[in-house]
Amino acid sequence: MNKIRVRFAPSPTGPLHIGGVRTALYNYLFAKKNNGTFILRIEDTDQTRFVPGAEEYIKKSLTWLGMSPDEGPDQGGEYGPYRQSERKELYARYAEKLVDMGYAYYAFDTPEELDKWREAMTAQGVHSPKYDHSTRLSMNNSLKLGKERALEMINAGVPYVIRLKVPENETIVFNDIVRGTVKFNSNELDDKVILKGDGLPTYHLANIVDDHYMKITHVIRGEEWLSSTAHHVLLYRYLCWDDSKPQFAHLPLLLKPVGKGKLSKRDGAKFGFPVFPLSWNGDNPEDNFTGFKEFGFLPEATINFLALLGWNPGDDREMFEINELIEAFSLDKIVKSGARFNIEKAKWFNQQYLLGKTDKEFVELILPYIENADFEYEKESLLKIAKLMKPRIELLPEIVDKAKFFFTDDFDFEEKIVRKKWKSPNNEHVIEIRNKLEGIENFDKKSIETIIKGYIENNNLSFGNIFPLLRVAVTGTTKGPDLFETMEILGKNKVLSRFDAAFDRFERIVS
RNA sequence: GGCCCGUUCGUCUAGGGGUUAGGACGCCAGGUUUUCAUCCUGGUAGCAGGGGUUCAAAUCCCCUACGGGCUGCCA
Repeated sequence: MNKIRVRFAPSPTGPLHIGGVRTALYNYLFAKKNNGTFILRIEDTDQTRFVPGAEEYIKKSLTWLGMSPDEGPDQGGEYGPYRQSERKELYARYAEKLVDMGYAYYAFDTPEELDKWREAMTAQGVHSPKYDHSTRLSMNNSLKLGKERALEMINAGVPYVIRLKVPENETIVFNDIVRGTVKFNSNELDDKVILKGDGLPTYHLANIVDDHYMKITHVIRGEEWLSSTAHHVLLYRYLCWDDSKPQFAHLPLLLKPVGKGKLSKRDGAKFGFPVFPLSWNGDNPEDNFTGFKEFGFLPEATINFLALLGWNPGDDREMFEINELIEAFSLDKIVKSGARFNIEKAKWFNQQYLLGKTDKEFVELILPYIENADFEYEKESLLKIAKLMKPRIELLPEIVDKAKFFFTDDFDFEEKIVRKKWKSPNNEHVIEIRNKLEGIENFDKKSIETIIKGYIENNNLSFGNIFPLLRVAVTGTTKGPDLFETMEILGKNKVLSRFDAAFDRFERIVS
């Protein structure tokens, strides 16, 4: 068997959608699993939709996720160039060849004329007018005009496109790895433009030519391409490339978390979760998107989550590092139906990976957020804080709010609990505890625990009446990590001053 | 509208003629804890509907419904 070669072929029209990321992932996994080659090909044949920076964004995204291509615009390779705009002549040559062989023809209908034509047909009750076997002879093309006349026009500079001449009454059959045998009646297929007026190919031609030249063995792409695969099959046949035709695998689409339709870039803003791997700033404010990375997702969690959205290993395992995914991956376990995008599961994965980090690794992960919040810290206490906070964080940025009290006195108090519990004799006891704490020589968690627990027990007090007040006094909140350890990290002076400030505020709250 | 693809707990999925229809997220309850989180235990909830075929259907076939995609000189 030939060496497996797959490509991820995005067009640089904006940030890479998370569905595209999954397509890239499946291509990558399949390539690595089979000791194959993972190729990045930039499909920039639509100059009107070209967005500067999009290609860079795509590469950065792949890098962040650890899926660097083996061949591509940056890596080079034997089959370059890997940007379609740099391969223009190749496509034109094959388009002409198809015309010569009678499998394609020149068409002179302008976009405006086609618009009007479609409009008129629709007015007559035709639902979706097609440029196909039934209409092509009434259009402005070399089939109707004759080749000679067409050539004259072309020589005279009349703009033209080249369209594929789809045969009549033929069943086009192909096999899809995910869906099995798929059939189309050629009469349903339109005469697709394969070479545009600007001399660049459309997706259909460029794709087939490049896949052939790049020796692609498997085309793994989104389901939105299933319908046009019949055209592609025709192209392979006409170009006499049937022998090297790749196998197809069409992936189910990612759907909106609620409601109808596939996941769109607007859903991110709408539901408050990322639909792009990295943040992106477009020309308009509504084209600004926060990425998985900036939301605080780890790349390994993002990958694990995405991998299981439309694929499963065939057993109950769910946690997969990338190398484990490679090991377990196979195309025949890809699911057929679309998957709703559910961010809750993604968060769970992220937490699992966070839990798996060492305290030191966790420090490195939260450090940027700590610094960005202008928190002051000491290296040693950061490690202790990391240990305490790790199981309490789902997304990295949460560290700022949840660990705030370790770094600054500027936090809010949970007033409700103060109102409820800051009264005699609780308040006198809390003040007494503060004073006992002051007497501790060695302010470590053990001593603190002994003092506090001893006091509560000796006075027959209820933990529920005293502890929340201690907590709120020191951290502002009733939730959080071990109080004794928190106090140790804060240090005696800080703890005492927090108590003193808190007592004043408590009085003001209850009065 | 036409064509193509699909439909198992709320969500992601396993299961492909005989299963108490399994797992995970979420949710709920209990345990652990000074609280929260983690962790542990348990629970909740599903084969879209209708016809066939068969001794037996979630599983095979047909129809309907619903969902998705395509229907551009976009990819």
